[in-house]
Parts: sequence; structure tokens; C-alpha cells
Amino acid sequence: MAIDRRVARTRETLFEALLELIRHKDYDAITVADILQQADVGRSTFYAHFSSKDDLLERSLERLRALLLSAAEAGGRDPTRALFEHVAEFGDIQFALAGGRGAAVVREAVDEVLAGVLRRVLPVRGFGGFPRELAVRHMVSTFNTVLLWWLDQKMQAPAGDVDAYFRRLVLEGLPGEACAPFVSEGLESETPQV
Amino acid sequence: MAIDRRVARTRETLFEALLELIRHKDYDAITVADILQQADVGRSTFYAHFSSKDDLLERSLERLRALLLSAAEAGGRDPTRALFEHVAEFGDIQFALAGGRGAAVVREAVDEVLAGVLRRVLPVRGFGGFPRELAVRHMVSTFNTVLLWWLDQKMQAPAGDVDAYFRRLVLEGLPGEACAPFVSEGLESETPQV
DNA sequence: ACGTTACCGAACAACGTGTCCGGAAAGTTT
DNA sequence: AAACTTTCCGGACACGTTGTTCGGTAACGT
Repeated sequence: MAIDRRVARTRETLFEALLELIRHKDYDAITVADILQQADVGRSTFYAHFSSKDDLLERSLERLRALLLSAAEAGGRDPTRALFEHVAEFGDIQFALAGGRGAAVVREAVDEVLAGVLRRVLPVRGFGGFPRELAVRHMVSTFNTVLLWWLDQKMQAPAGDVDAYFRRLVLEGLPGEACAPFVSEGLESETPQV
Repeated sequence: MAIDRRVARTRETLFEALLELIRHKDYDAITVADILQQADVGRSTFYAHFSSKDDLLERSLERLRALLLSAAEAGGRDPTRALFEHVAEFGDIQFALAGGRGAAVVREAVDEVLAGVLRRVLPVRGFGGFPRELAVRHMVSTFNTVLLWWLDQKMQAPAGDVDAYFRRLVLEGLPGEACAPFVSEGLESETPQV
């Protein structure tokens, strides 16, 4: 007994309705009624599948997570570049998600995925004095920063260049002269070993 | 004619009531009625001063912004260290703000303050191939990452060490060997000049 | 063709929001 | 201290959103 076509169709419709609405409205400003109208679905039907608007969003993010994970794994030794390229394909969707408050939720999802991948892949020790957790978080936040900057630039640069930016930021940082006078002192000071 | 003491007292009470509630509850889950009860203030009085709960939050953040700005400026050539030290003083408040969803709003405020300071201080060009905006964002997000990591660690390390971490991440990045195999290829590849 | 399951649509209570008002209380001015 | 001004209270109100319920109808699976 396979899944009833109706439930599959209804859920799919609701997923896409939410995404479509997020494109134009802040997530917080979207009501269940809006979703129902967009999806042309009855109220009781909605609550038969999802317990709330947030529930619907979470299920949607599960799909996003699966998408990103498979993209990263398909990238082999170059997972971040694969992610950037993947974003380039589904650009308008991601771009829509980048604005407004709903972005925070999506950002967290991306964070979660990336952190999960990194924790699985990275060595336990050997971060040159940096706590492992801090190193992981730094890579994740840098990736997110580069990605959001790229989206705000409407993805003018090719994905490969963007990935190169990301790598340079993580591995080499910003050139010292450029950051003066903001980050001026303590350059040669010893870093604490924890 | 100075400001009526009552209005000053009422607003102050409401500010602190919101902060106190944020310590224990998610910002989204806090209702106006909660604030009224906590502050022992009438409903109509609340709306005489603030147009909504979000309005109250924004005004609260204005105070936070002023606080951070003065702290950063007082730090002279070492503004980030001054910020870390300031957070260490008012630790429990900041720590409370770090959890839950309300954190996103506060994070944005910190972002805004830092980005403003950076944009005022940093040179227009000379980022070694990095777009200026990307460089600014990277510094801001790295600062936020280090700060949040520190708070999650319950601020065990001294502020000076944390600031050193921040500097090293921005100026030198993570050691290459540590990041392999995640960031493995393209190390010596030329970086695009935009 | 049959039984099963999902959908609709309307109604419902519960809750939160923002506004309005008259009377009481605290502040300010002379 | 008295008169004047402003704020506060607290209760009531209309409104929108949420999540649930139920009988009738349509679509599905076998």
C-alpha cells in the first residue's frame, strides 16, 4: 500500500506555497490563511498534515538539508565549491530566502548542515592552538558570510571565484595592512594555548 | 521643562521587564501581557510609550548600541578587546541574550554596530583582492562567532585571549593542515582580482 | 463497484493585539 | 499650598490569528 496520491500532492502543494510566499513576504508576516489561499487547500486539511506553520517550515528545511547534504557529498574533495555551484543553480530561491527575517531560520539550517559535515570530516586535534569547536564555527560562519555576500551581489562572480574567496579567508585571512588600524596591535603576541 | 519623572520611570521599568523576560523565555513567546505583569504597568500606558513589542525591543537595542559604541571608542586602538572586556562585565545579560531565537535580533544589532565602526575606520582599498564589503562582513561575522563561542563556553578564557583568537582568525586564518581534507584543493590557485 | 481515506467548508472557542475612555493619582508651576 | 497639567490605571471593545471539530463530498486503492 503506497502513499495516497492525495497526501503527497497536498504536502507538495503546501511546501511550494510556503516557498512562494517567502519570496514576497517576511516569514513572520505570513499567516496560515495566506498559505491556504496560495495552495488552495482547506484549513482542516492543513492541520491534518502539519501541526503549525513552524512545523511546515521545519519539514521544508528537512528537504533543503537533504539537498545540501547530497550536493556536498557529490562534490567529493571539493564540497564547498559544489555547494556554491548548487546555490547558483537554484539561485532565485536562495536569493529570496536571503532577505528579511525568515533568513535567520534558513541560515541556521545551513549552519547546522555545514557544522555536521565539518564535525564528521575534520581531525580531532591539530588546530594550531585553536579550540576545535571554535575552528568549526569559524569555517561555518565564514561560509555563510561569503554566501550571503554573494547573494547580495546577485551572484555576479562565478561560483569558482567565490569558493576561492572563501578558502583564502579561512586559510590565510585578510592581509594585515588592510585591517590596520582596526586590528593593529597584538599581531606578534603569543596566542594562548588551551 | 525637563522630562516627567513618571515617563522616565515607566520606560525604564518596561526596558528592564523585557530584558528580565528574555532571560527566561524566547522573545517570540513573550506577550505584551507578560511585559505588563512583569513591569506592573497598565496596558494603555504601554501603548502610550511604545507602538508594539518590537518597538520596545528596538528602543532597548538603541541603548545597547550606544553602550557598545562608547565601549569601542573608549578602547582607542584596541576596540575589539575593549568590546570583549565590556561583555565580560555585563556577562550574564549578554549570556542570556545569546540563547534562543531572540538572539538573532541582538546579533543583528551587534552586527550593525560593528559594521558601522569598521566602515568608518577601514581604508577604502587595499584588501589584497578582496572586495571591501566582503572584508568588512568577514570581520564582523568572525567577531560575532568568537563572541558567541566564548559565551557558550561561559567565558572561561580571559578576554585578552579571546581577542587574540579573533585577531589570529582574521589575520592569519586557520592552519592549512588542520582544515584538510575539507579545504584541500585550490590552495595555491590564483585568487580572482575584482 | 466497494469500502476506505482524504478533502472541504463552515463554525467555534481561545488567545493576543491595539485602541478608547473616564476617573484617579502623581507631577509641575505659580 | 492650590491650581493646572500630564500621566497612569483598568476595564471594555473590535479585530485578526490560531487550532479544533464535524458532517458531507470527492478521490483513491483494491
